[in-house]
Amino acid sequence: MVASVAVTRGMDRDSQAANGLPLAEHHLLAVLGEGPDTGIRPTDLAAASTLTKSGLTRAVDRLESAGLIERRECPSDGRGQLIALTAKGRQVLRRAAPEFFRAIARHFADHLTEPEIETITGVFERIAAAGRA
Amino acid sequence: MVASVAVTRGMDRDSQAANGLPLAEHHLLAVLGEGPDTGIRPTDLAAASTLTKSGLTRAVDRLESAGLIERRECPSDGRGQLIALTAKGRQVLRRAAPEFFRAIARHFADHLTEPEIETITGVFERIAAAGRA
DNA sequence: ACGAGTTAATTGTACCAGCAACTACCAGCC
DNA sequence: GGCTGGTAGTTGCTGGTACAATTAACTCGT
Repeated sequence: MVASVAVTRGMDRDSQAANGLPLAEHHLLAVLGEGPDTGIRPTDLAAASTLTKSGLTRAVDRLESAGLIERRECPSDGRGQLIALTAKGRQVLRRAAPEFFRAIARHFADHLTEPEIETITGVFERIAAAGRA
Repeated sequence: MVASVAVTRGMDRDSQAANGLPLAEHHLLAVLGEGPDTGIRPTDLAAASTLTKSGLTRAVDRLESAGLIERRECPSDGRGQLIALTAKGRQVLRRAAPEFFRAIARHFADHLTEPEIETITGVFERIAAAGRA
């Protein structure tokens, strides 16, 4: 718990310093950047992030006001929507990426050996998957 | 990030269900339980927990109102104080401990093999120490 | 084709956390 | 001894998050 908070807080500071975005919101952009260009459903985005659905709604509100993402209608489900990066959002993400990876290194990866990283990656994926179930 | 949030949220739910205390507050009791009976300085307690100094002040307020801990004057520093468990706090902690360990197993340890646990314990300790520096 | 039950997303509310500013106290130096 | 710089803990304030209840739309059985 202490370690995870230390990493999260350090990353959050760096993220804010780099592009003014809290870590959670930067992470949303990153997830969107890896997804299809058509966008991602809010529920899926919440599951891939650290937010609940309600938290996601507010975060999307903020990012939309900032012009970094947009809500599109979902063609296959009238209730739903698709969240997608705008051109500006894509640009912000690309610009911030190098510093973001450096921050990961500084706060986390640099403390680990190569085999430790492999072990931990597997463990974290298993736990995240279990949390989703 | 996703994995750590999953574990933390799961543990928090279980902690609240078990003794009505949020995970962060239960954790404070646990840290106090492992420390000397004379108590721990707030600054040290904050460093050993997931809270900042200001967050710790409020958490201590709540736990003190609940009668689980008490603030004592610090003999060696007139500004400072010593936070210590009350008898009631010790009792609550002892009663909740078994379920707390089961929760750790359920949400975290059961997903890992024995060597993975050893690796991760070392890594987390290193990172927590780096965060303290 | 219609209704019951389910799921997607939002909103009202309450709470918790952090930052920055503040007060009180300590320590070291002249 | 008194002054200067630093440390311990608290408080005003703001913002973010979750929970629970709500609205709208989908799905399946008949």
